[in-house]
Order: sequence, then structure tokens, then C-alpha cells
Amino acid sequence: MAKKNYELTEGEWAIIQAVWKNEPCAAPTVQEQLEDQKSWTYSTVKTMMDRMVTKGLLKTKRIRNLIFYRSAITKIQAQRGEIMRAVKRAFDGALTPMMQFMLDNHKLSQKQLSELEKLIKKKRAKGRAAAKK
Amino acid sequence: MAKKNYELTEGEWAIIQAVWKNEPCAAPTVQEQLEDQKSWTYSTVKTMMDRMVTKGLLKTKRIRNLIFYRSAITKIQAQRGEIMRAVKRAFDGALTPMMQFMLDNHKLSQKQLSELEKLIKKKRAKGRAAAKK
DNA sequence: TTGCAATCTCTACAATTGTAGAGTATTCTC
DNA sequence: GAGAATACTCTACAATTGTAGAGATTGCAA
Repeated sequence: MAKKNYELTEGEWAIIQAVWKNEPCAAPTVQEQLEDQKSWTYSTVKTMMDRMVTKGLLKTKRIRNLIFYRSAITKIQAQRGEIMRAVKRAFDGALTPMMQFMLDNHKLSQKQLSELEKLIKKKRAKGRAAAKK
Repeated sequence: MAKKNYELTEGEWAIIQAVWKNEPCAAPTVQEQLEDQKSWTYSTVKTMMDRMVTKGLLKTKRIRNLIFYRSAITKIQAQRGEIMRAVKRAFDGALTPMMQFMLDNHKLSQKQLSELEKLIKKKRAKGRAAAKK
């Protein structure tokens, strides 16, 4: 199947982050985790988590009368989704312009810039190597 | 005032893009513009546009009995908002990791890479020049 | 001047998202 | 075994977003 583009809501992000950090974990754990960030009651957290199960973002396993949750998608997938979303809406789906925009519009320190430069060099080298053989 | 972070919905993006392209323009124009992309009726478009006025995304001027719309935020602002949103949710607000992710996870061509590299070099040079004086 | 066409206004409705209370079931403790 | 604590289920509600119909206005054409 074509890999789906996951777009999480604000709330879903908060929850899945907590799940990634603790999985497998029960709903009360997640609620406590988020307690100071969001001040959601247990009910709220549980409802959201169950909705996320329906959507295929989390999955559950019941052990006796406790329900354990784990993520059904990886952080990478979710991050990718978030980026795809931005690039699709705001940059016509074109990645390079988006990166250019970031370089231009968000002041990065010299250090950050040089780090990125290094990274790009490495990528390019790898690309060339692959092309040669 | 602190500059707000604009987060547009899917529909709002479609509309404001059409407005940017045609402003000042009336609602029927926008509706026609979007006709094949989205198949929204006039009513739908008008409703969304008026809501966007309320939100401060568009503004209007009535001339006789026609209402003309223009954008109240720039494309840059909207793009920035979209990026901030992604970086906040998916990368803890840290821009460099997000850029690294993009480099790693989305295959860019050699050409794109070298373009980015050039851009970064320029940035760095400019930064250094500024630091010196 | 009468009517049609274009535009606007008002109202509505379903799905999603954030939010949570009330009640039920299970388990632990004394 | 009764009460307290813990976790779960069910139901609900308001705001936002996508969606649009029905009716009111107004300006132009015949």
C-alpha cells in the first residue's frame, strides 16, 4: 500500500510523544507524563488515546483488565508527515524552496550553518559515490 | 505587539493563495479560480472568506454593493507560520534538526544539494562579514 | 418597468477536536 | 468482605472546519 501521510493534531502530538517515551504504557501513565504540560484530566487523555487507536495511530493490548498502549507509527513517520504537510500547503510541494526559506527567514548561527554545510557535503559525496559504481 | 504565528487550515490556504494571486478581488473570482482544484460552491467559498476576515486573515472593502477582498497577511508570514508549526510540534522547536531531517529523509538531487550548499556558503560569508565590523 | 442574473446574507448541518463528568468494574487492603 | 483506590466505559458538549441551500438585493437589459 502507498505509505500514508500522517497528520497529527496538536493534542495527538503531545500524546504520542508521551507514548513513544514510555511504551508500552497505560493511559494513566500518559496522563501523568503530560500533567504539567497540558492539564488534561484522565478522561480527556483516555478519550484521545482511544480515538487515536481508531485512527491507527496507537494500538492496544489488554492484559487482564489493564490496557497497554503502544505507538502504531514511528516518530520518523510522524515527523515526515508534518513536513510533508507544510511543504504541500505552503511551498507547492517543493522541498528545496522550503529549505531555502528556512535558511533565509530564520536566523541560524554560524555554527548551525556550518553543521548543515558539513551534512550537505557528506550527502553529496555519498550521492556521487553511488552514481559512480 | 508580538508577531503572531498564523496557522491556516487546508481550506484557508487554498483561498488565500487565490487571493494573493488576484487581490483585490471579489468572492466570485476566487470561487472561479479554485473551481477545478476544489469544487466548492460560491456559498462555500464566501463563507470561508468571511470567516477569514473575522480571523484577520483577509480584509474587505465594499465598493457600492460589491465586496473586495485582500490578504491581511503576506505569503511569507503564512509560510513562516506553517514552518513554525511543524518545527514546534515535530522537532521541539529546533530548526536545525528539522533541516537535518529533511536532508536525510527526502532524497534531494545532486543539483538541489549543491544549490543549498551554495546558499549556505553565502549565508555564512554574510554572517562573518557582519561579525567583523 | 419588469424580470433575469449576479451577488450577498443568513442559517444549518455533519465531522473533528478538545474537554470532561458520571457511573461501573476491579482490585487491594485491613 | 467492605471500603477505598484505580482504571475503564459511556455519554456529552462547545468550537472549529468543510460544506451548502434558500432567500434577499440590486443592477442591467429588453
